[in-house]
Amino acid sequence: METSDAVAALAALAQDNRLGVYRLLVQAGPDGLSAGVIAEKLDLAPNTLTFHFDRLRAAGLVTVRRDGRSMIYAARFDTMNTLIAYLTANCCGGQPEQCVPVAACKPAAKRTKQPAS
Amino acid sequence: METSDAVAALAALAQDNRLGVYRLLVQAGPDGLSAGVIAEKLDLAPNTLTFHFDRLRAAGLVTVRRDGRSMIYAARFDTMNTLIAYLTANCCGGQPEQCVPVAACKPAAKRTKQPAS
DNA sequence: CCGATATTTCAATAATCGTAGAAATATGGA
DNA sequence: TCCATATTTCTACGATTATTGAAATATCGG
Repeated sequence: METSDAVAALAALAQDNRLGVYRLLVQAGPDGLSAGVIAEKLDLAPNTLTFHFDRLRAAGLVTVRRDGRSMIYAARFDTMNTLIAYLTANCCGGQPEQCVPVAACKPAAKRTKQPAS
Repeated sequence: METSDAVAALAALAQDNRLGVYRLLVQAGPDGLSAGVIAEKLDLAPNTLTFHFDRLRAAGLVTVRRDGRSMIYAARFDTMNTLIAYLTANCCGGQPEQCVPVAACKPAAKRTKQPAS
């Protein structure tokens, strides 16, 4: 991942409404959500939402497909995971015991403490 | 983590120079780097760098301490890990097999163990 | 104290961003 | 075809952002 790609992805997420849209799509999973459903959930004007979708899509964070009159947007998990890898690349000069690692993309419900192995 | 905190962190990282600063600090680990060293590595004017440090610090992404005439900045890994958790919260509605998880803060790809000293 | 080094503060400016309104485009159904 | 629904395009505007230059502050060594 290039620096410019990472900046684009981060900038796309660095806004209240877009971050809200993205998180909804992350939770929705590969099936995605229609623009209309998102507009209603977040109480956003359709044209404003189009503006934000464009930025998310330009950053590679979402995909879009048409379904009848609706546009269905879905999160691109590969981009998120690449971005996380970029941000934490060569963490602590390769001695990661200095910074606690976290697992991305884990479920919310089954959040039990991992026993030390 | 509140949405506004996540937006602040993402906005702080969503800029070429700041992302460069942050990644240097991630790689430097807890010891951090002085403002002067970073200014030289990234070829940035000192006052411009101060502006960017302020934003990173306001977002909770770095800490700063004085060492003589130098200011030493260091990455805050807890914030990064919290941010990643926020972005991927309840991924795929709790069925994460649909999106490949990644481990944040892992060592560089090719690393040998520290020689005992 | 003085001079040098390291960094910050302040003020000004061009560029970019988020939102809203009005109009346009695309699809589906009667 | 006509109409309703769903979303996009275009235009404009206030707000925020990154950078620069000049001056100020803090620390160290002599």
